[in-house]
Amino acid sequence: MNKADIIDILEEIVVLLELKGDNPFKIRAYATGARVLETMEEDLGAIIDAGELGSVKGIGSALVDKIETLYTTGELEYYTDLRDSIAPGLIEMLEIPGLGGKKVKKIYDALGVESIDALRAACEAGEVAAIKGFGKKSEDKILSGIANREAYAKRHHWWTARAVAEPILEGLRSLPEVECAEAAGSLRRLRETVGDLDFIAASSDAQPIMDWFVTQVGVVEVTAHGQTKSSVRFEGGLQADLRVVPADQFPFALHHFTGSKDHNVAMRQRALAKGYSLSEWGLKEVRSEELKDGSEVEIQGHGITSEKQLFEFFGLEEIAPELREGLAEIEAAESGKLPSLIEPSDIRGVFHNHTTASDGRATIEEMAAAAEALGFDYLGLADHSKASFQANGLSDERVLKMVDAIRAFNESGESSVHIFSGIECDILPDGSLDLEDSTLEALDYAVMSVHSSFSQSEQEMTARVIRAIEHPATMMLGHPTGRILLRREPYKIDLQKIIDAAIANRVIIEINANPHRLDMDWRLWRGAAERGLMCAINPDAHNTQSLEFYLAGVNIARKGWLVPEAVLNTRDCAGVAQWFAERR
DNA sequence: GCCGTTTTCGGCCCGACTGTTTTCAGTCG
Repeated sequence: MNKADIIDILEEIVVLLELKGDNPFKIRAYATGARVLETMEEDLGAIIDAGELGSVKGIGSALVDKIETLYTTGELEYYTDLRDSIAPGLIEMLEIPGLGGKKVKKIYDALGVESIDALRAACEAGEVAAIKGFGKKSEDKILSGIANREAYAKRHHWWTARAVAEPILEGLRSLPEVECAEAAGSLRRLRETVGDLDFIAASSDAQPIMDWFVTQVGVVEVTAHGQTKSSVRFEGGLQADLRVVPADQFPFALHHFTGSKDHNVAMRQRALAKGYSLSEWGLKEVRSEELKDGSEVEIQGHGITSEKQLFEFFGLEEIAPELREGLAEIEAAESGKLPSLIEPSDIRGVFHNHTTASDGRATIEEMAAAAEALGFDYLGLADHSKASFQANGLSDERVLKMVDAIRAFNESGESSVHIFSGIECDILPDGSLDLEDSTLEALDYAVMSVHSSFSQSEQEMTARVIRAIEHPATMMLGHPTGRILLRREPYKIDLQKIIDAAIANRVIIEINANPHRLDMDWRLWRGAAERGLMCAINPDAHNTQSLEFYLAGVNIARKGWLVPEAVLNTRDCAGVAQWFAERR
């Protein structure tokens, strides 16, 4: 059994143990184990063969046994017994807001309810309200949760979440009671998708801010309306929390609610090691004698007025929010090894974009004008090749005509933006390319992408893409997993092998900056760039507005610890032309 | 179930809000 399947099983064990009401720390241990496997870059089989799994932090003897059993046999009695002891419908019930393992178990024990349908019927019959610890309000909340289950469980693309958050944030900042306000959470960490919005505001007068917040346009439900926290749900299911804190607590609250959870755990552990308890409210000195006699120690701000000072207090460089994922950023900040991340202003142009020649909506002239308005020096146009029939892909003959059209445009002096002529050439199912070598040679550069036969085995797909990477005309690999966020899973492919092949053949892998793709994933970039992989940020724009997607690509590059030197788009026009020329 | 500069037991990040209760458990982030 491979690593991904083992992670799935560990995560399922977590849910099953929650439903059994097992020891929460034991549950956390399984969750930690799954996360450790997930972030482990080395090959699991190699670690097991070397007998080193037990020395990985977070994996103890019990997990070593279970993981090794799963790896070698694909089965685990502990897991199957656990699974067989719990009705599958109970797992679904956890998706209902306000229902956790303990309440689901209580309902099941009292009423024998083991499906969402049965739960709805029990609520409608008033049976749930009769259970000790539940009441009419719980019942109504469960019914509304069932009715809106799909919308509530949904995550949202960062780009759309930001569009909802921006007017709220501007509104907050314009309120007279608000000293400062910020959006926190996964939105601030620039995650590819966002579950809900978190706003933090500093003020000494919370009530009017809370009242303003819960009455905003688009709010369909108020789920909390307290002194320090309010929660609302917008049309479409996006939930938003607002927390109002005194100004001296603002940096602590902002840091806490920016997260991630893993980052916070690591920061608190670091604080404890230095004798402080860190919370969203401030710092508390921890002295063992005082803890023993139960006396309270006052929470203090220690003069900290910004996140930067908070990090400095613990001997750390300021860690950008997008790096706070609990992936060794604290260790890097401690030793001064945080990267000087790429900035949007470093981007001089973009490479993978479409025109009316294939399935784009804008002409060469219109795309160039839009690129000029964004301040770009150059623009790469890479329309589809003929195998992408549905996208009006270009034949060899039409590609050559496009090359001529682009040359004419550049020579016309119409624009300050230089156009590089490219192509998004299909990688055919056997790994061969969709255009003649002579056609590819007539272009400035070529992006190769998979658009068909997504269901090949991992072996076939990996071999297919590596064959394309090894073709001398290949300069960039487009959206390497084909994923569509929240809609289509990535196709099966061994990305570590793809990265190795790309490095060996001096092929760039793109960050497809379309907010629905963001592929290759940020989690892989840090390790890949350290090994020498070069990146290009490619908006894959099909109209003029979508060129702006490059900003989402920069977000992902930053999450992937990339510095300007690792990204082709930071070079000037001559530098890019030189890079293309050297690759020929 | 994991871990150890208080190391084989005892703690594990910490607090607000809700709904139920009448002092607190459960959920959430």
